Amino acid sequence: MPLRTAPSVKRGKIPEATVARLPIYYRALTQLFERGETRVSSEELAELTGVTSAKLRKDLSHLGTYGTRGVGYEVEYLRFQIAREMGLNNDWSVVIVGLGNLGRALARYGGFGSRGFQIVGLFDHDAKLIGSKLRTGKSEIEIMPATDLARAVKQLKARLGVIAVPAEVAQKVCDDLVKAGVTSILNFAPTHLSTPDGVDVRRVDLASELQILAFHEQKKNEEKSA
Amino acid sequence: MPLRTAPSVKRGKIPEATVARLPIYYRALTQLFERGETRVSSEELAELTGVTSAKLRKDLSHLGTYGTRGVGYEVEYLRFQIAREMGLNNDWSVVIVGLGNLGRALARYGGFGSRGFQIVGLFDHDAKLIGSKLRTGKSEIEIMPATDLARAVKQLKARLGVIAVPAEVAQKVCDDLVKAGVTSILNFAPTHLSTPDGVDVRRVDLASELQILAFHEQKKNEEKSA
DNA sequence: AGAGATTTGTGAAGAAAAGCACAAATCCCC
DNA sequence: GGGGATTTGTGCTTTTCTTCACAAATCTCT
Ligand SMILES: NC(=O)c1ccc[n+]([C@@H]2O[C@H](COP(=O)([O-])OP(=O)(O)OC[C@H]3O[C@@H](n4cnc5c(N)ncnc54)[C@H](O)[C@@H]3O)[C@@H](O)[C@H]2O)c1
Ligand SMILES: NC(=O)c1ccc[n+]([C@@H]2O[C@H](COP(=O)([O-])OP(=O)(O)OC[C@H]3O[C@@H](n4cnc5c(N)ncnc54)[C@H](O)[C@@H]3O)[C@@H](O)[C@H]2O)c1
Repeated sequence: MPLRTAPSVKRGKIPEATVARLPIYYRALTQLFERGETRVSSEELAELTGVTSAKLRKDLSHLGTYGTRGVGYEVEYLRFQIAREMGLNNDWSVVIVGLGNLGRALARYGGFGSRGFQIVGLFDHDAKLIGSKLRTGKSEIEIMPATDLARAVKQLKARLGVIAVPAEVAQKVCDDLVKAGVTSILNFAPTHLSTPDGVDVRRVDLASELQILAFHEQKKNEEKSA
Repeated sequence: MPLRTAPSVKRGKIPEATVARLPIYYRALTQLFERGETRVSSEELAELTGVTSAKLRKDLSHLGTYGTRGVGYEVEYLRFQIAREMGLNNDWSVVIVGLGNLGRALARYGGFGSRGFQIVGLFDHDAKLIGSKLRTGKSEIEIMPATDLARAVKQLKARLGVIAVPAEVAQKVCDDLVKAGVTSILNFAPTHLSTPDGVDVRRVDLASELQILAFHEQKKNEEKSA
């Protein structure tokens, strides 16, 4: 086995489309690793993740040259490089606002903690929920009143926030989170949030997803009857 | 008020990026309509939905010419046109497989029924859940055993399926859904599903979303310390 | 050590999406 | 009915993303 020469780490900006796919590659690599695989080709990894092998190689080429021609990629090594690039080796503190149907499902979900996301704060408006405890990953957390949000989030130093409140109050909650120092927000409310520069928002819009599927479904029908 | 001349309905393919935004415009228009607004300009609607006005106008131009120069768009009329284009006037039957944390939150969510998506079937593997009832929108539905999936879905004639089971069994569930006639799938399991041609899959990957935010968050830090 | 088989990394071409800017259509008011 | 103000619809440009296709690097086998 030859000594691995230090690979060149690219320092250009990574295209947004690539960033969105890195978590998917990361997950597939994790599976391969757990299955004991040590090597994988771009063709195999592409098959597993549902992209083309050319796209996969180009995506990876933005991080650096971590493969070996004629051979493929070392699973563990590539996985580590993606994790480093994405900041998954850091621990991220996350707060969730709104513990209704969806917020509770998110809080209880074990998959976040195991990926470096620690849920450190839960906030709701409803007096019936405040004070009750939820098991999130390893620890139990008490639901705090939304009125405490600004103070508590600042103290917890969380910079990631999840909004799972009704659409009507989402902008208000968003403003409070931003005021408390949150700079990245995952928004489940079906509404656009405006934020100052430097604050990222990603929306997950479940009803829209169904509507997009329905649109294509309708097109399939039109074709058939045409 | 002049008679509205029949607007030309465009019959070209609508770009995918546009399709993904139509539900967002639709929702904003619904809000405006409920608020009693009758007209809206591309500038205002763009502001509400977080896009630029030029993009919005180009998106709408793919459906037809439904605006009036110098005036704007009629809220109700434009809303109806988008609904028609997206097939939101039809009723869509949806089944959900996996009623854990997430599946239950989805099943209980009222926002789907009100948008033309009827949840008509719930399936799980767990004997403790089978037979129990869940209130979904107007009606109560009994959770059925996953072994019945093929038969029941065929009978229900559902063509939209939601997968909310652990990743390890997602492909199996997907295959069963496809066999039963489902041609559009919303997948919450963090794994790629392979399906035959003609079957659409959209993935909603919550952990990936957090990871993407974390990536940008890390970049912000690097900038600051640079 | 060389020939043949793989498989990466990447320029270049092509396609899709976004952004710009302005003519054309409409309204309002005098 | 005409002039000024408004706002759409769209051709054109730029940017971003995807796909193609092949030289370069590595491995295996003899
Ligand atoms: N449940 C789903 O499957 C689903 C699907 C798509 C979208 N959504 C969206 O996600 C959001 C949450 O959905 P849900 O089903 O959990 O709703 P929900 O009504 O069950 O829960 C909302 C929670 O937010 C809390 N809340 C209200 N105002 C608040 C405030 N000002 N500060 C803090 N907390 C406040 C409420 O007390 C409640 O606990 C909604 O915007 C909904 O449209 C949910
Ligand atoms: N809960 C979340 O917030 C969250 C977040 C991100 C991703 N996810 C993903 O969504 C999926 C569901 O998450 P969850 O938290 O609801 O998990 P969960 O374990 O609470 O629920 C899974 C359900 O699927 C059922 N199931 C298992 N095998 C089945 C089969 N073969 N047929 C039918 N039903 C079967 C189980 O009985 C269980 O009720 C998982 O893939 C998870 O990774 C969940």
